[in-house]
Amino acid sequence: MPENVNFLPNFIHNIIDEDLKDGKYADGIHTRFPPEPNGYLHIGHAKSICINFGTAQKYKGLCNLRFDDTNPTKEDIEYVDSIQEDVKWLGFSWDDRMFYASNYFDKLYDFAVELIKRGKAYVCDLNAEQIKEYRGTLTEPGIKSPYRDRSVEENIDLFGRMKNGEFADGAKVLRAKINMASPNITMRDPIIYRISHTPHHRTGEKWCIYPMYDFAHPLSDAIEGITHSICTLEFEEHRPLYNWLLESLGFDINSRPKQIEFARLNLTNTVMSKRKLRQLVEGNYVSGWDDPRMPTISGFRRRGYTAASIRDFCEQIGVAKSNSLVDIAMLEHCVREDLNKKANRVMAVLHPLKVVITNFPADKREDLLAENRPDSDGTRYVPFTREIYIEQADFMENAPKKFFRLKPEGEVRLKYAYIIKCNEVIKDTDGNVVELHCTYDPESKRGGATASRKIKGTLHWVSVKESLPVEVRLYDYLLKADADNQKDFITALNPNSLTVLSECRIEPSVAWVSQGTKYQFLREGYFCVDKDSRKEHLVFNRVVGLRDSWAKAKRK
RNA sequence: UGGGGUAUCGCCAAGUUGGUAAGGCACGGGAUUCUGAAUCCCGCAUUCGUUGGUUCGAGUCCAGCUACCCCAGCCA
Repeated sequence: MPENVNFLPNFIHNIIDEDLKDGKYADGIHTRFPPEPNGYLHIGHAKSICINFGTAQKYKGLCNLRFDDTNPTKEDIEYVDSIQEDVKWLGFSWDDRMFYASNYFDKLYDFAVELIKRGKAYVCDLNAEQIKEYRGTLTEPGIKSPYRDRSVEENIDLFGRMKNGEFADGAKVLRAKINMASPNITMRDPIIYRISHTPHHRTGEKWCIYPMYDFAHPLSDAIEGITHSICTLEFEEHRPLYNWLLESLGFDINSRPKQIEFARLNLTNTVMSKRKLRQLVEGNYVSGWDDPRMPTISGFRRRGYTAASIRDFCEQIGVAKSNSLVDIAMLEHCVREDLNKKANRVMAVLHPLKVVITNFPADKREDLLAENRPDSDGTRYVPFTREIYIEQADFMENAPKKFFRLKPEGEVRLKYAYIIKCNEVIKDTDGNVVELHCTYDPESKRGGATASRKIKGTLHWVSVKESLPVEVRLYDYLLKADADNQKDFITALNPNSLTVLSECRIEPSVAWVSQGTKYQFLREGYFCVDKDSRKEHLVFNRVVGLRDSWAKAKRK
């Protein structure tokens, strides 16, 4: 588990504090993260994971991982692996407490029988359409099912026969007997078991009836001794049912789980629903669930986000009940902050412009000492030669006053190296600048006689001869605007969300990097070695750019 | 005259029993800098959806409005 997390106050912790003060939950706080294995986890799940595991951690309690696998028609084993990987990667551990709702199918069946015995559940023969009709509407009460008053014996018999596969899918359901006139529609005799002759990824052919979420969830929580069942806002009106079930089955009000709801995460420029994410993958708008532009945990991981930065983000945004839309700049700030501390610096030129140092010997190579990070003592050598590349954007022929990079007759410092002066601009027949001829001040290297000359600009560079070719992938938001609520978000996709630069050059120290390694490319941003990267073909993803006050100044 | 929620700075979000509006992001200004990065200062709600009321005093209590979100799957 990640240590030294600073927990900001939130209403859930306030509730727990009150509970503790009242002497409840003396055995400790116990939460659970209950994903349905029907898709990949995204940043919204990360928030839930951090709340659940984080709350347990704060109160020195426990958090279980529980797969909510009560609907075999939608779920698949493929997802249970990725979910475990993602939770682990985020830095949390469920120890030996990984469960499945399907582990409890026998117990759940017994609970259902018990409910029938207590006169609180009945088998209903109405078909789906009829049940819908009988349910009433938002403004009109429902009508009681004609099967509502079957005897306990008949209900037990029928429910057993449902289990034994005597009926077709949809022929019968088991319903809780609550109140068809309740203004809360979930209390109008909700279905708690349905028939589905679908094999389950864990229980195989054993069952042909499956419990509904509303039935399985509170009871699974109770079985596991969960004290605080934290979920999202849309389950708020299910809470009376959650409590009704626990009460009807006799669970002690002082120790049984309490459901608490919080607002799910929304991010600007981001789609968050599983359906839409699936659409992006299946429509080949992205390369897969782990495409670095995807808001999935695997996407962020591949992009180069750190687990610590995502955890920090989840803490910073807070937990509340109001629907909100968090600016993605907040997330970007969190990665920058983390990577600034952790990432070694390296020089790479994304859009190369050749510079010839005319007074530097053609066959000479000088290895210059460079620190890996501003505050570390780790160093490396960077080769300097007569021909180097600088960034095209670092030279301007007709530069404004505030442009303190290279311009004709201007001087600039090369990071870790010398001060150079631009003497000549070489252009092609179309007038494009293709090469610069400069001279260097041999005494201007660090420690040299003229090293402390006041030069405003410092550029990153790379040796033409000694640098390595590298492919760099730049990412922009998948969505141009906040289109999560648009009916057809596909039309809002950003056509420029991916830019592949195949002509980049990088200093040779990086030759043997392994997948997932993160660097700061000096003055450019944070970059991460992609899984496509090979020794003979390096590939980096840009995690996020550096803050750029020059770009801001230019806009004005 | 269905029910359940939520409304505090551009975006998140603290505000315990009423005592006179935290913090982060973003933004603006300055210092510093061999990354126009980082760092460091400074600024950024006389006001808490709205209208009234109670009170010496209300974001916090009361009443009425308004806006937005969720609910009529044999999904979770």
